[in-house]
Amino acid sequence: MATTRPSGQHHGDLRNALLRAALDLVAERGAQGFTLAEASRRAGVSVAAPYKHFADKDALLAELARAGYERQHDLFQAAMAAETDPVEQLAAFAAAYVEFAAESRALFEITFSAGLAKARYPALAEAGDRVLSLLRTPAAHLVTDTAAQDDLIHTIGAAAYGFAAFLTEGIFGDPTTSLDATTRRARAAARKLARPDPQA
Amino acid sequence: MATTRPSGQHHGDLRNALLRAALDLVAERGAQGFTLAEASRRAGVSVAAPYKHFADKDALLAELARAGYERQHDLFQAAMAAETDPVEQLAAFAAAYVEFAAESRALFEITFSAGLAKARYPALAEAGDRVLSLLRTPAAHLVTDTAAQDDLIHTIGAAAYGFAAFLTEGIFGDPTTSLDATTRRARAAARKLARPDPQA
DNA sequence: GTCTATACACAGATAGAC
DNA sequence: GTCTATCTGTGTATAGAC
Repeated sequence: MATTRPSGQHHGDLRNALLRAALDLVAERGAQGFTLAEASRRAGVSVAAPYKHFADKDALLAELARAGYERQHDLFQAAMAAETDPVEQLAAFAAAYVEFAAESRALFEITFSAGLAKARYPALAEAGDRVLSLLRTPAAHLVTDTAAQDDLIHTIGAAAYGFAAFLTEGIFGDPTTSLDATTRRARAAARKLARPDPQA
Repeated sequence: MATTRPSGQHHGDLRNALLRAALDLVAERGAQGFTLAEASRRAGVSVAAPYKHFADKDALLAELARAGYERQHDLFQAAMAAETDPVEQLAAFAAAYVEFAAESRALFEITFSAGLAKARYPALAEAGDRVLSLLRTPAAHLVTDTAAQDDLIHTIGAAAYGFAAFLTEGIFGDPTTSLDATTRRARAAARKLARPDPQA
């Protein structure tokens, strides 16, 4: 049987245990407060053990970021699929982004700050691009010019991020109690920003 | 004469030298990358010297944040004073916030992440409140309900922050070359968000 | 007001045993 | 795959001399 642990093989899946511990740590102390040593302690292994699963500290964080982008992709895709009007699709994205930030504070923080590391981890850049590309279709329905589409995508993205960041930083008050109001505000703001300019 | 330095009194103003060194450090490595030890090295003093000027590391950061809020207040007040229409005043604020972030990356980062420390440093909370209060007047010209004013202020603030953060994180490309386009976008976005809802 | 010296804690990473 | 042991680097902060 494989249920016995001859000591020296504590985990069936240390890799995932470390990823989960790291996520908790980031949620508690922020992305910078994460250390491989502390994650090891929480997973119940020595500080040397992680190096059999990750090249170094950054590699573990990059893997978390990649998973975060994939989760975003699935969530946003589902939220947008529930709408047919392109303006409402972009509004749904903004609301979903705020919800993601509230529900997965750590992943939200890691994915945003992972921009710098994209050069070293191609899989990361690709996963991030897939998320952004979700906005392309609705944007194309609203404006024809490619530059104008980029403009719209960036505007919606920046606004959604602003709401998400204010929420998680507690600027709107306690994050759990202000979540509903914030998603509503983000959705309303995205609508105004995506709607064809009334006086242009 | 006071021009000689009897060794043991290197600086006429070590306090300010440390603040400046800290600012450079944050600009290079982020708010978390700042250390008192490195700031001391750059100022050319021992690691013990700062403790005659600041209680600890956090006190130095809090002082920087306070100065950052004051700078914001002056900049935003001036930008808004150039406009008379309340919608344009809020738009001017958003543009000025993006410019501040680009021009003072370190202060931008410190002031935003300083939220947590406000409890320990009352002067900080006060300086931050003064900045936010600048938006109250134009908001009051646009909506009567206090809750609606808060809503508007938060919406404009979140959107402006989103543009500023995307710019400094390089999401729009190189920050220096994309600054102009970003201030324009932030201004346009704030206008749409502040304008009375066309179908409400 | 600044220095030297020091105590203390903690991180990242590797070598070699099992 | 995991452990123990270790090296190395770095930061915070204090004590006491000048």
